[in-house]
Amino acid sequence: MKIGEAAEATGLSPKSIRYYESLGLVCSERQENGYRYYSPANIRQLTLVSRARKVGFSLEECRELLLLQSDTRRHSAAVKRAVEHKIEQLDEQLSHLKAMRQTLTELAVRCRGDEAPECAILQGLTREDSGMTFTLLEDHHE
Amino acid sequence: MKIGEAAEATGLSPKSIRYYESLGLVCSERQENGYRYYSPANIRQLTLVSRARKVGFSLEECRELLLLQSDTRRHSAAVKRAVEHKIEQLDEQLSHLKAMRQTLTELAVRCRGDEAPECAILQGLTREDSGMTFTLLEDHHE
DNA sequence: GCTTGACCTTCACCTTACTGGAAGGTTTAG
DNA sequence: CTAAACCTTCCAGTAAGGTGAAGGTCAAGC
Repeated sequence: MKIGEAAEATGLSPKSIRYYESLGLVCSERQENGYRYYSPANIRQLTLVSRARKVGFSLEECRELLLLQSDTRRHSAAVKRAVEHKIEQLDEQLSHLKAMRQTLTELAVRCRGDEAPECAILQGLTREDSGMTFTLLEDHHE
Repeated sequence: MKIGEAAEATGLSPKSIRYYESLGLVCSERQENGYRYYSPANIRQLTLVSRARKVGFSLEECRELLLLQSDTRRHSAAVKRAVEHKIEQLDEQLSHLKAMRQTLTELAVRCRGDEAPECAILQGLTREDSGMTFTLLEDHHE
């Protein structure tokens, strides 16, 4: 398969595929004319990356998954651990977003939302004694 | 107030405050010695940015909020609209994350998680007929 | 008086995951 | 034969939000 076909088959762009190769994630063979050639095994690797990205794995995490994929002696427990860890990360992000949403709705309900200039939202975002919590959870770097 | 005090008061770093100034978000006066001087009004602006960031507003959105804050004739309805729009964006992000989490848990439950190499997760992330949905929702650019 | 820490400036660099475009070689359809 | 549609490499830029380093000034405490 040429790169365009591989892209078609995996839902990635040719650019992304070359980029992954430049990172050493998914290598390819070369044909005589210099074109990249993708074997079924390569396609499986690209599919893994494509799908893993869609459920929240970073490219570096995909690198780990590719190692697990290629290691025929790995324990399925190792893969499951990786997925469960990712679920925990998603849960952290979810609770972070929920907390932000909660703060915003608390601000919004106190705002008249009319033509007057007084605004409980701006007061809440400005005053020392707003009584709101603006807890910044640790960074979630993704 | 000097920049370090302003940073202390708002929970921002001096670097961030200078960065915001470079973007034209929050300007400052200068003392004779060249040091930045922050008035109470400046501190309110920085507080607004600091808190708005924590509930999910981008710096460009903070710029809009600062305009609303400084416009004494604005309608509180305008502020409320901005907040409600942000809540909708958070909801989109939340549903995206929930969908990813759902897919991951579906994969995980099918995996034995034992010492055998066969792994339903890797199969699901690799095979054409995995039956899993890897729908990528539109980008949520934040 | 001297050191230390906080401040000043500017420029450059970091992260992540690509994408755009130039300049050129190849292959395929008509 | 030619033109479109591939492919190649490489360099640069994007987003967003900063941080780091280099080199210089200012103010306060011992």
